[in-house]
Amino acid sequence: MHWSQMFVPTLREDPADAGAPSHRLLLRGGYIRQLMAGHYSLLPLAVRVRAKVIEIIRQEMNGIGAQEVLLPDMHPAEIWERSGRWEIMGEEMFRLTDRKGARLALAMTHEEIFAVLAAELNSHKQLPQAWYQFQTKFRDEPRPRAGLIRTREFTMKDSYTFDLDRVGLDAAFDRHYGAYVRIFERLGIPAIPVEASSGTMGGSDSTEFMCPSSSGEDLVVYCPACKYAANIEKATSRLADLADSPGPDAPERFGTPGVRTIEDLATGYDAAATRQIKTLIYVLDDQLTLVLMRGDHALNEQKLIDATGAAAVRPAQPDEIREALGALPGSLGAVGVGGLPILADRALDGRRDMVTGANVDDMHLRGVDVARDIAVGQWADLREVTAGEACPQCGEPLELIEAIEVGHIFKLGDRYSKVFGATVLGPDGKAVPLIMGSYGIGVERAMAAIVEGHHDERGIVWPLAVAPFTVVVTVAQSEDPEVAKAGAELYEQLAAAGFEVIIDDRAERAGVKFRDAELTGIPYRITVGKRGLAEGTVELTERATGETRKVAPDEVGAQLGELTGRA
RNA sequence: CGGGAUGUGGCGCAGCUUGGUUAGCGCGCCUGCUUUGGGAGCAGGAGGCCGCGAGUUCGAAUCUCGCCAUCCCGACCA
Repeated sequence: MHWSQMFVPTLREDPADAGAPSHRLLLRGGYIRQLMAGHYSLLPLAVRVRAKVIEIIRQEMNGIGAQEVLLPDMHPAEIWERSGRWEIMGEEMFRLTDRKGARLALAMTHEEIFAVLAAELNSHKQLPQAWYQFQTKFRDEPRPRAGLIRTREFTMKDSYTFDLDRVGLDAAFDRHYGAYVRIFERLGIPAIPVEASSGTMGGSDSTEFMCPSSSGEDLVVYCPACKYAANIEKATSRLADLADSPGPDAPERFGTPGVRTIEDLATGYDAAATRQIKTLIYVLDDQLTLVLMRGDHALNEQKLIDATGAAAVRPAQPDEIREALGALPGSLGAVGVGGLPILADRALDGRRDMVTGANVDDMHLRGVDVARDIAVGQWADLREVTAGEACPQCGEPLELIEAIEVGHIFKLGDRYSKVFGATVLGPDGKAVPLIMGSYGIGVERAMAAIVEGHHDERGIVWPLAVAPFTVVVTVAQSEDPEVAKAGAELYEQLAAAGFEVIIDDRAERAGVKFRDAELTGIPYRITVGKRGLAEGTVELTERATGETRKVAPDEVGAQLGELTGRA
């Protein structure tokens, strides 16, 4: 490839709208251009990187016996209605109508469509099956951000496994887990597997692969001591035991004029936050619900969703609250409340002599015994872990790490196979629904995650495995016929030896070419110039270290081969 | 959806407060000459619905209203 003929529109200045390093560098390096929010064009260099990422994933998928397929991106509404997700997916799903008036959806994931296909499986003898594809997903994200990190249109490698039973699913899940570890290792992404919430996917168990990065949108709770790792939507911690006094025989009401916050109550009325019950009012699928937390604890909404199975969750409006409880936030409580569901965080279990709102403005109750005074309908872990709390496994202090979710694997069970009649006859002749798993990697997001972890002040530093080219031959003086000839010969020689090589033959000054080689992140640069040729050498520079060595032109292939681990 | 910010040649920006030449600067682009190993110099040149639509005015990039788009924070989000 000749740089002079390749479309690599590098930018001299940082684009104003790009914040995250990957966004900024992919724009500047001529890899991507934005069409609109959340939609990017991939330019020639990016397409080369993407192909490498895909090939690595493909090799590992094939390595665990998965078969590549390609399913449609436009789906009939009817299929999504059958699984119930036409409704559940809400505004995140792009919908359209064809000329006949038929309602269609753009694919945001493919569980339904794969399950429909899997209905053609007949016998347990055909199992296990593992199918995968690289296909575009469309999601009407409320807020796309940070270049390729969160887009509305992206390529996903998604795979789906079909097994006869749970044991088979566990094995398929483990195989994917292993493949994912190898994939991210090969991509140069330091992914941490973490326990995760399954969200609208359903299913019993899921693991996310998280790449630590300040550009990430997720928080991982991590224990440096024992390596416990969980998404904050799922993570727990060990709490110190608190000793409560028995308190009075019944709650006592007391006036708290002007008190609106936990802090007010703690400082003004000798009620430590750990001894307060915080009463949050949520609307879960149109059902007003009381959610009780310890005063110093924060609710994690995803945990609330997971605990209740609710599809739509929002905090109640003040007028809804007043109508239901007769008071405004600041004086709410669950004592004596009937007729509304009451959910309580486990940290409140067994607590006595607590303080909470009286459901009368400016009044609170003390001496509340949770078991005695509150009709808790469901106990759940709802608390959001904070940094420094004790690890649930080993008790050491936990850390919070910002991370990009680069992969997510789910044990789905039979939710979709039942709906779509994906059953096989077992050895006993009885029909059983297939047990499914689903597994996803965001391809362009993975590219962004790689850049997040592999760049410096001069630009991208691609790991060799995904670099658009292995080596660039930089002709320092293109206008000098001898130098140009030497460069061209070296280029031909390297290409013939099988290296992915590009020659920078542009009529630019050397400095421009050096800058662009560094910005675009090509791992090796061969500089061919008058200076070196006079003494019979060219220079071989490593992008990552900046280290340069002088090499005889006909030694370059061998040296590169050594550096890149090929003959 | 709430809060904040920004829309002016391909990129980065100034001009707007106080309306009034032909809308300006840097980079990039084209031509020529010179230069040539870390983003060259000089000369000449091309390129603009000043986000869109109304309004105010003799006159709007500039003032008013509405809309749209993009970015950031939050909400939200496999």
